[in-house]
Amino acid sequence: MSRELGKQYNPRENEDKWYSHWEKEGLFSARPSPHKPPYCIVIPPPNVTGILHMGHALNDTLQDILIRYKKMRGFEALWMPGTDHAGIATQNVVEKSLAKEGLKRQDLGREKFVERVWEWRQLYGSTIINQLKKLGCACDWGRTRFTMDQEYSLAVTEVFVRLYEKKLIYQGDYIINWCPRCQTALSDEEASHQEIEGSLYYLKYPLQDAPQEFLTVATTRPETMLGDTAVAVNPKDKRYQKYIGRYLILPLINRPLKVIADEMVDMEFGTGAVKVTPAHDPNDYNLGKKHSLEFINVMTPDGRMNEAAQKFKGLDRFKAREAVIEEMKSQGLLEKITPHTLSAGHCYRCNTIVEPYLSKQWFVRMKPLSGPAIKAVKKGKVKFHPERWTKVYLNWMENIQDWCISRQIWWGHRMPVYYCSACQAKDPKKGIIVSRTKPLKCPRCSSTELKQEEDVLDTWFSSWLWPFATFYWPFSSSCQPSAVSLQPKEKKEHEIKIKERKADLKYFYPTATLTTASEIIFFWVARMIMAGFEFTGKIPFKDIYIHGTVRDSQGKKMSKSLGNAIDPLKIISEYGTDALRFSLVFGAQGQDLYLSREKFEQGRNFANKIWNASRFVIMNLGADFTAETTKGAAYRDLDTVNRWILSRFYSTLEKVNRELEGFRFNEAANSIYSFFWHEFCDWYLELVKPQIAQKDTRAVMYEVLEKTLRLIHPFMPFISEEIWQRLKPETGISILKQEWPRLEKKFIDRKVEAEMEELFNVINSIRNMRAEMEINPASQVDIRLACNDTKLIRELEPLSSCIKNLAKVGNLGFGEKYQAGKNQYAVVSKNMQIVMPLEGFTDIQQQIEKTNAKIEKLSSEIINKEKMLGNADFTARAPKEIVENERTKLCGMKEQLKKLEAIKNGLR
RNA sequence: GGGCGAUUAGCUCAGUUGGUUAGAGCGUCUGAUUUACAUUCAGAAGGUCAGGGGUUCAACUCCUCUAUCGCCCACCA
Repeated sequence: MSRELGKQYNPRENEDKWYSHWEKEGLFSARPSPHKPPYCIVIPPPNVTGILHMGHALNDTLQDILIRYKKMRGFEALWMPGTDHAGIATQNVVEKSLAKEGLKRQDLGREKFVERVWEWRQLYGSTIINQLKKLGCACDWGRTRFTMDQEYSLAVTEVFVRLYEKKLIYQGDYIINWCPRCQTALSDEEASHQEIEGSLYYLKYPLQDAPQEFLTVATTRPETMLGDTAVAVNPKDKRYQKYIGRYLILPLINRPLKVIADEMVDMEFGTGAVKVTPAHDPNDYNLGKKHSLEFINVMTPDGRMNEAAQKFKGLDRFKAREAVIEEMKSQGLLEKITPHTLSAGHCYRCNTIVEPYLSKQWFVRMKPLSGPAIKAVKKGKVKFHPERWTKVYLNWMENIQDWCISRQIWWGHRMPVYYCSACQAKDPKKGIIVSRTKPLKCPRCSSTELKQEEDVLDTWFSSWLWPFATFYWPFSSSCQPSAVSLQPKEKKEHEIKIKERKADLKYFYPTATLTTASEIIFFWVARMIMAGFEFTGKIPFKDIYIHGTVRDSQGKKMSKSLGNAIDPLKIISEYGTDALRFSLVFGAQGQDLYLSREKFEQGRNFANKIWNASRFVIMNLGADFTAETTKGAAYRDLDTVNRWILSRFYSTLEKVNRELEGFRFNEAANSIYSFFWHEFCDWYLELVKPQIAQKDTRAVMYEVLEKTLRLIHPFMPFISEEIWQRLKPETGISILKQEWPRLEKKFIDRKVEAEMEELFNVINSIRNMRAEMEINPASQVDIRLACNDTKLIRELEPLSSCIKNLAKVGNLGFGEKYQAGKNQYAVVSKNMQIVMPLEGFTDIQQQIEKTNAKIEKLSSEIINKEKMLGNADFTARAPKEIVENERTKLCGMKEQLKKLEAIKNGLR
């Protein structure tokens, strides 16, 4: 490959090329290896209908960083990819496309509709996968799983049956969250509560035995009054004592309602009297059970009023609300309406307000599952990063509610439940068969009239098995379809396959790290931990990294519906994948991420900087350099500058290691960024320019660049590969196959770093002087450095040429002491005075003022420091080093002050 | 009603267990272009670390209260 580099980095030319190279070389695949420790991440499976958004981009970049980092560190790192069938979401998408043809899913029927969804998946299911490839994800694609795969589905069935057999799954009539648009039940987590501005309606219900008297109730959902079967008051409420046990007449319906007493009624709220609608409110449901009330459902599944609503039948629930109010008003039974904000559940898929609705559903008893999952987190076997999410998790787990898992949709895992109509005819509670395979006949009555349950399972009921079901757990059933008819040879092969799969799970599971967004903790993370314990007896992962929510520059959550989303693919095509990735990671850790297009420029600029620095290095090595060219001499022969950059590299490496191990991605990115740009480029390369032909310098320059590219690689895989391929003097498949640089502490030399600090101070001060004095940038100045610390002078003298080159100095002199003199200008760098002849430069008054300001500031700092050191408590109680440190500091400051004063006098 | 987070330069944010004279990027201003990069380089201006109180020799950092903003959870009709 040619080593010539263009002037600008062009991501488009590189990305696809290197991605297919990695895939071709099999760099992403991982197999159990006796010689390597395992490291595994299972991807949070994106919806099969999904398109890559910034949330994915961030989440998957972080995982890719971990995977590439661990691969380089010598782990057998597996990133398990796949997609989620996303029941409701996918069904909605396909229904929308049907709607374009003027069809509803009912027009097709269940079987045809499900076929359509599979076709849809065939066509679009790989979109998101391809987009992850654009992002550079190092997933082991050969393992790609889908939650509706036949083998995955076997795991779902297995789990359902096991839980049912343990009596942890039950069916029953309860109030659940019903989405009238999707026409299915939702779990509590799927109904997201949002505040809405509503009203509180005060309705007057007349007494049966005294129709002129009324009891007023307050409600936010007046349409549900049609299903009222009681009115409740608090037994302690003096106002209502006399009504308890008497009857009211429900207006519009004329149903007698008993006034019941119950502690749970809040006397403060509304009128203190509550209408009770057991079929449409969870509290009222409980009251209904407790007081044996009638349950009257007044709505149809699509959110309209049913025949129980009598003349309101057919009206949409919100239209019915208006109609009911209108009617009550005309009958003089509406007392008042007051504004009221309430929080209402919204369907997390279509944002429709959910209706608390009484229906027969399937539930998982969660309490028995939560115990081990709570303990594991409390004991630190599973850790959240940042740690604060632990509390959120524990709080939810400790108050866990049963999980409604049945969905009245068609796309999903049909429940392995079969009904025997013969048995059910006798007793509806009987005749339920739960089985791994479809039973041929009823075990009780031998009837063959069996019907499978229509409902499908909640999508999360399959996702919660993801960390082990992706490894083909529970194995046993894998051979099922034709197991009986297998030939001996096939059978043997099959056994080997099973054995391999078991070894695979054993090696990679428990997985190492799970990376996800905080919204998913309840839906997925918590449930995976429970499933892990219940079905494998182990934790599913050790670390959970929760990243921030991606927001726009206004702080709004980025979403398609709000129209504020920045499309990551667009950023990729404009700025390149590496720029996108770097900018995302560069953002805050664990905090929410505010994004704007400008943020990505920073990533692009960094990529370009890497490109050009490398271009410079390659140019100077000569495009035909070899391993011989890049081989350096012994460390002891290196000069300060070269020793310094090695020291800084290894200091940076140490920091980056620590930061990555602690999931502080942004800090790691930051460390690499400032090392590369400000130390390697701004200082080192500038310093060595004059000596670039030296063999040792070339070797060090090469080595540091090559190793830095390895640090960059997990963050910016494409550009690091592209340059590395041109840089390598010997063959190698990929930078990803290189070892993560080993930390060589012997190269970290604080003394060299301190010397160089001093050099930088001097150069900065001279540059500063020149700018202040408006000296022609092209012209050289003569400088004398004055310092009574001869050791310092001895250290700096060999670096004279550096000062001359980087600060444009002609003659550079060293002197022990500064003597105030006319026509001299001087400043104080940390430990020395820098003296410049003043001839020809004007505006001395300004310099005097500046110097005065400095003196003033320094003086007050000295006073503070003296006070501090004068404090007996301080010297007595603070650690010795600190006190000593402060003393030296004070000395230095006093020196500085003296020098400044000398300068001031010199200026006069 | 509970819980969590945020509040540091004009903007976006760093600041690891308390211990230099509080940092970066963007933006602004000044200057630089045959010499790797203007997607650049050099320099400057800009902060009573939201406010009150406390602990400590020492607080941006720990505790407490208050304010503002945001998120999550909860059955208040």
